[in-house]
Amino acid sequence: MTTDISAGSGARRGRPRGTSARELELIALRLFTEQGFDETTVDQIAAAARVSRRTFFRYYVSKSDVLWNEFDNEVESIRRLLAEMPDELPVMEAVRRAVVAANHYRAEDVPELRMRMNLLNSVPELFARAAIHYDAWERAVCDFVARRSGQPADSLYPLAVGRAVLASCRAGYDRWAACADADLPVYLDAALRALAAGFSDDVIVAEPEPGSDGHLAGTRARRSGRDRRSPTAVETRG
Amino acid sequence: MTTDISAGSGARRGRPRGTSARELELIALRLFTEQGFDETTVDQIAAAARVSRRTFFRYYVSKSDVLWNEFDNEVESIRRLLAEMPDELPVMEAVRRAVVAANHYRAEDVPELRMRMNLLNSVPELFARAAIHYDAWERAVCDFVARRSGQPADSLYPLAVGRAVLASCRAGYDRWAACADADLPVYLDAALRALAAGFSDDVIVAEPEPGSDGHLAGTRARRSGRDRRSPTAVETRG
DNA sequence: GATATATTCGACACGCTGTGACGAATATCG
DNA sequence: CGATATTCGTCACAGCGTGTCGAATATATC
Repeated sequence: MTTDISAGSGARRGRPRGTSARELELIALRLFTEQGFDETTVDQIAAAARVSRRTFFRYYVSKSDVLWNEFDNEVESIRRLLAEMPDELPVMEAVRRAVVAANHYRAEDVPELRMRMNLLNSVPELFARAAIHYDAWERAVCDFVARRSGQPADSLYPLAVGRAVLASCRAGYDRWAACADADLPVYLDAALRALAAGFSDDVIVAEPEPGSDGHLAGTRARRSGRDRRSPTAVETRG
Repeated sequence: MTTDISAGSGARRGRPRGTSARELELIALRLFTEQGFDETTVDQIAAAARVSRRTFFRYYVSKSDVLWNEFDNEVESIRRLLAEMPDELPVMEAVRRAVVAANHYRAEDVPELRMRMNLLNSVPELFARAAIHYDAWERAVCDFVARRSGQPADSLYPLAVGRAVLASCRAGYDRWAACADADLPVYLDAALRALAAGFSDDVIVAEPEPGSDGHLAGTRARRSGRDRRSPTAVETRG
């Protein structure tokens, strides 16, 4: 999206930047959480970063896009992981492994992620704008499926798979953010396994939450699901 | 959403309405198509309906919501159809039947639907705002799955199913809108059957598109790796 | 028919978003 | 030092969305 300036030989030519997309994202996240999205103006974000309002819009095209800096960068990670999957693997198996592998966050990043997700699910404007960023993510999966199935990327099945995979992952994300007592990959793995099983009745009825024996290695079973109905879950965006 | 005024005994009390949500939707659809979304101001829509700009915002909370009058009304239709499904049916089978049954449009409504979908996929702001309206649709499916599986509606599987079902349907919608040579239900049925089959490899590789017309998937099979996306498909919303 | 009540509309003001234009500021390269 | 490249700040502006308040126009009641 933005021009890459990090790498390269030495310093660039002109005036040095007064801030960064990442810094603006962090400031915005803090202000949105403290005083709400609608109550936070772009001027406030810019002032906190000691730049002008106009400069903010040079880093992000809109106020609603400011929380997506990290996410956009990870789409490339998904593409790379998918490309590295062996051809022998079934498509959905490869997709699940790639997605799960791409979502191992460090523990210290979890609080930020949860704040961000709570905002995305509670502020309609952010919730809506998310669709644009999800689109690139969907395309990464869609392109992979198209290549593996020999179909054009705009045909029915690749399109459906790309979107359905993201849909399932978002369910996993939301559940994880609501009661983050287990690792995110566990939720994603469960959601994508259910998808690959076609959400058949015998799969749906069982609660897979990490209390049961996780299919995933490294996750110890704990906490029998009495964490139901957290109010922070997907709710109230009418 | 809006207060129901259609039914009831006789006329209401106060000043009669100068327009309707439906009329504004049609005017907006025409203007958006003729001169573009960004180039159309709310004042123009309001003027074409012979009302003030303020009145427009009493019918729709935002310019981006003006195309969703019909869709929002159909969510109730989905809920009703799902509630009428016999309990013996597998969940995904019931969902597929209900969704397909709810999408039999009359032939004379097809041009409007196609114009609307082309706008939704080409205008970023409309594409984003769609998520808010899809949310109610997803919840209808989610609530049904939750009831049938005995799980709370905010747990992982109902959430994943609701979103994945919509995701598949959107793929069907888009393909249908791109080359509407077959009926919409055919595409939805194919997409939802593929979803219920877990997008397994043997299902994905076969092109199910009906009629197999020229500009559809291009051909019957193969069409190897390098697959560019059709320009009419979901595109350019950066 | 006159008055009360309910509902919608129009007009106005206002803050905020997002963009275009243009010169100033600050770095490197020759 | 001058030329060049890049970013920043300021200003102006159109458009969106909201709050407010009185006017318009229907029905209900006397």
